[in-house]
Amino acid sequence: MSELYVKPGHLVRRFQQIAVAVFHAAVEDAGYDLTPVQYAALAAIATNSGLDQATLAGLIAYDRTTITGVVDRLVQKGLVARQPSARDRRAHELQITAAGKKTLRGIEPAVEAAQKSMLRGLTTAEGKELMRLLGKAIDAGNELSRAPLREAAAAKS
Amino acid sequence: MSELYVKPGHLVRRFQQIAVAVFHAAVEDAGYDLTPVQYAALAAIATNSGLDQATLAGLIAYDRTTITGVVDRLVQKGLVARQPSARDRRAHELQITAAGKKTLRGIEPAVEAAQKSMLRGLTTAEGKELMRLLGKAIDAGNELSRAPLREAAAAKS
DNA sequence: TACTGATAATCAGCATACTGAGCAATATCC
DNA sequence: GGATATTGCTCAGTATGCTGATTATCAGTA
Repeated sequence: MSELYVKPGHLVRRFQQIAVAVFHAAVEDAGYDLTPVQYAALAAIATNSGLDQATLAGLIAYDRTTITGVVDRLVQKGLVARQPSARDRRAHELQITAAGKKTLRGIEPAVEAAQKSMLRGLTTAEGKELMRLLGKAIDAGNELSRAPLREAAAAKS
Repeated sequence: MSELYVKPGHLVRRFQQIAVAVFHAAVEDAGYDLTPVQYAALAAIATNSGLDQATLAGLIAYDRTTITGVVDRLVQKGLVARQPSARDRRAHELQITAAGKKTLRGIEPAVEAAQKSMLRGLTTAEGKELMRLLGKAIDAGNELSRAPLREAAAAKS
């Protein structure tokens, strides 16, 4: 396995690189200015209104430190509102704004198109299989990164 | 496809995140301090001695701008030597140093172990299939990123 | 040879990602 | 109830990655 080109680490990095480029291109074509990270955060906030930043980080598997800056930029763009929590004065509750909802609705087709586009070259069956294998590998390695995926405390029964 | 968890973009990001964490852990355990990017660059320089930075970027599919900083750090660690090219006064030729060769030899087992570890949870067959699918998707999307993979001008016949 | 276009490298600037440290507030245990 | 541990958030610092611009050099051509 000494050749770089057959190492899983290299292959994932490349695919991720392409995925991000495809995402940016599709979103920009649609007239929006959101990064993949910002989109994921915005979508998660829309679905789990009032959540705090730590919960948000767990839901989309981001590092807590990174979330601070991402939310900063979403707030600055007027898509998200951040206010101190009544329950826990350490926490900030996040809510999507009307502008945020509008952006989210408008950007959805571009996001879907990007997801399809990054699988170009694969048949439908291959694309599904790729996602299944990625999901399986991720499940096994979830705890290995500093930012593992966590379910929302109150979101599931 | 509205759920984040079934989007290829999200899955790749997660897997990459885990892959990098696994790499760092394995390399650190072995007593080395090299990032995945630095390792890939070092290995490419070892194999293609005297190459310039643009060629290096193409070989490992990095952005040229990023390479500058990566090589800076490799030079600072004493693993790579950078000197002006005689053929082209714009270019810098890169060579691995004795320390670089020693590091590369010593780090190899940890890198191999990391590659295996990031596929934990998959059977051998599944691991191979994942790599095949990633490779196929990457081939189809190579030109979509700013840093596509390029073969070395003189490396292949 | 002068002009034009392309190329190698770097820089400024922005946005992830991470480590490690710190502060404030909450939870827990005795 | 008070010490202790934990948690939510932020910050400083480092390393990718990218966009866009600039400088120096090279290559091809009129």
